[in-house]
Amino acid sequence: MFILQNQPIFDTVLVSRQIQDMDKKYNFKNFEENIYSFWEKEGYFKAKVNSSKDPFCIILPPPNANADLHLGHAMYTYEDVMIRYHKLLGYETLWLAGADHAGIETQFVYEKHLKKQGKSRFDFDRKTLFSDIWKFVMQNRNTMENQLRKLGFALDWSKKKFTMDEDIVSIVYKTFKHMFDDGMVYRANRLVNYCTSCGTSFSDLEVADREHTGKLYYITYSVKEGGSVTIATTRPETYLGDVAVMVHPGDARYKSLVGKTVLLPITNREIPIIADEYVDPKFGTGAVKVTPNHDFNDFEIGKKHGLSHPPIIGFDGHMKDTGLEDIDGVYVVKARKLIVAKLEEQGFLEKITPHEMVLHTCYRCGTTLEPLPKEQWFIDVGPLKEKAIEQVKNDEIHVHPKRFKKQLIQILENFIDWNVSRQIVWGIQIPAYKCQKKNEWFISVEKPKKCQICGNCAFVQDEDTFDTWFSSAQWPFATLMANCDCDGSDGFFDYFYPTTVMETGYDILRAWVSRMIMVGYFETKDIPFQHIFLHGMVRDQKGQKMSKSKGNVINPLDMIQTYGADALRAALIFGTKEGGDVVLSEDKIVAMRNFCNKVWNIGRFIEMSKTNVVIPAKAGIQSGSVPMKMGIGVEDDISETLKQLQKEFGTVQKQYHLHFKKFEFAKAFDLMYDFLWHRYADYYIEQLKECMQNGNIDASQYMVKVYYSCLQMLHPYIPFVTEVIWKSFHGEDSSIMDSRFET
RNA sequence: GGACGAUUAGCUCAGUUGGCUAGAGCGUUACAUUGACAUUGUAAAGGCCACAGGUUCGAGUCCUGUAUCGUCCACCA
Repeated sequence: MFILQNQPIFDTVLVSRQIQDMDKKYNFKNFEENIYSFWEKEGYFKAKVNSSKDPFCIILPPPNANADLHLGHAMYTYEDVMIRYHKLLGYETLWLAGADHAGIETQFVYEKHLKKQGKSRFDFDRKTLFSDIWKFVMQNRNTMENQLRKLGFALDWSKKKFTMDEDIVSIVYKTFKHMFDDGMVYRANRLVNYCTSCGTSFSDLEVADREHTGKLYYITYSVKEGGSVTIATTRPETYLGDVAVMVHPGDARYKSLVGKTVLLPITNREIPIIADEYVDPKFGTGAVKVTPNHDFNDFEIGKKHGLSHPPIIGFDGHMKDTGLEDIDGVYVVKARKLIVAKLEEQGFLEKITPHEMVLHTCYRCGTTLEPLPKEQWFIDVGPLKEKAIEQVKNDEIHVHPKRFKKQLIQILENFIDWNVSRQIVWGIQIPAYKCQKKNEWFISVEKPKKCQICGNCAFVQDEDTFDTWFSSAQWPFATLMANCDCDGSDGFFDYFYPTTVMETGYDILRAWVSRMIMVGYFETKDIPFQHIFLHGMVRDQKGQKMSKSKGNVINPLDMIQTYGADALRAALIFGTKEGGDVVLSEDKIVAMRNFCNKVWNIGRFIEMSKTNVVIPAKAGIQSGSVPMKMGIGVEDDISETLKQLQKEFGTVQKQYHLHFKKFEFAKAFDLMYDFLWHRYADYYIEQLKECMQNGNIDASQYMVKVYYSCLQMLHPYIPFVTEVIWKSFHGEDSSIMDSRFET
């Protein structure tokens, strides 16, 4: 809520004051809050099944309910633009609000919160921690939702959903069960990216890569049958978990060694020398160690050759079962140093060379991720992605801007099986239960009363929670389903699904959009949305991403407070290219604030000159002109000017709607900016000023008509100021949202 | 290594099927001040549109190549 210093809170009656009282400046602070409550109270955002209208539906990408809004969220202005435009076009519009529990993100934020109090999550039991986070999230959610209101978003709050609402969770469970029943869900002991600091696994998408100059260690293993072989590795500490030394089958240097046995340094454990084409003879020495439990590639090799050895690194990041007493229990980073020293001391270390490599780190805390074997739930995306690729390729789902289509297809093609288990508390607990007698799993949507495998054991539920994206992937259909009558007989779902547009940032094309298509089709046998519109990232004047550490963050709420929501919204769209990154500066917001003021003052001028004329009910140029009293020209000049305006405005209207058809929202806005300010105001008003003020009916009424149209066309972008002006002209009970574009 | 962007005025960016005497915002300069708006108006300065070729009557726009920057993806221990 705005804090108005020493100002009375205006009520809605005062919102539409007489134009005579119109300030010289448009003071958004006097209006925005009241206008929004008026819209909300009068139900302008509420959608319902309306068979006489076509539906237009967008599901809001649910913001994380763990922090304030940032400028990325303000980019959802594009959705508001589409919604409001289609409303004025006569569609039944639904923009469904929601919030995401944002599993790991939220837990991470909360843990930071705890840390400030000198606590950690391990100080709480699961239940307490969960309920504490729940409270934290509910508070944040409320704040976040009010911030969306401040942006003026025409969201249907009556249908808002949270990813952890009971009905949503139930739908998420059903989907998982369907997948399980279809054999697409499997539990496997596989290597996962595990953050020993966060204590959870991640999917491959949550891994951050970091360039790093590391070291390549050359370690010499002695061959039992005589001689030795030197391997090169970046991770010497894992040699204790080796199962083989591997060379290329065509490598002449090692041909004689294949099939022989090597003794691991110090422990003297025996492992075979094997040959596989996977090895690049040019790299290192051409011989490589194979450690299946601690390297993704080695895991595959181990499986292929039937070789295994127990893991030597635990989930706490400490060494274990290495066969060396002084190494067990030591943290990996330290263990590396100890082991290298040992190897060197005993003459096994040939040399160390610098090596450019990529470190896989936790995208949250930066810790180097440890590939560790863990039983997890996986979703086989093979069958899902095929259909999705087809839908995108065949334009069943349209991608805007077009260039992202290729990228999306590539993303889908590269999708690998999805690890959906997370070892964190904050999330939707996986509805998988393990029979204690047979050690088998079953999935149940409802809390099971008895074991569905053996019937009488004390089955246990998996403690893991779903990857946040598993629930997010179902958002379009889940939110609509959860808003249906219990039996779905209201036709709500069928009316709005598939949704019309999915609008989001291009950065989550992979994590979110692609998965929505796959899971959406799986569950509904239909596309989740007809169009994808992607917006760019917000950057500062130097083109850098905004981040707190760089100190270049523009807080959207501060900007709204200072310049008004309309100005911020317009600044995000004006002069940009669809899908391109947006460079935002305070200067630009000021410029847009000035534009809002211009729109306002044109209204003020019209109202002031209107007091001199009587405007007939029906607008339009009439053949019989009222003779002028005086002015800048003769009658012919005036009608000539009006004709010119009519022609020009006709073109503008045509282009405006064409831009919308092509999802070129910025162009439509730029067009209106230019037309209203530099043509309508700077040129036409100046040309017709005197005759309008002197009561020329033709001129006045046509200028008013064009102005009203412009207000409508601008309303999707700057909804507040256009509504305030509209009310001034049409009465306090009226709304521009009730008006329709002329056809 | 693969894919996709970007490169235009001092700065940040538009420029849709080739017709541009290349635009906007901010900044700069000059003039205008009580009647819609100084959160203004009029005017001005400022660009071999990254570079090199090509297609064309004509290229910022299309094609080829190069350079620099950026994003995504795949990555060898």
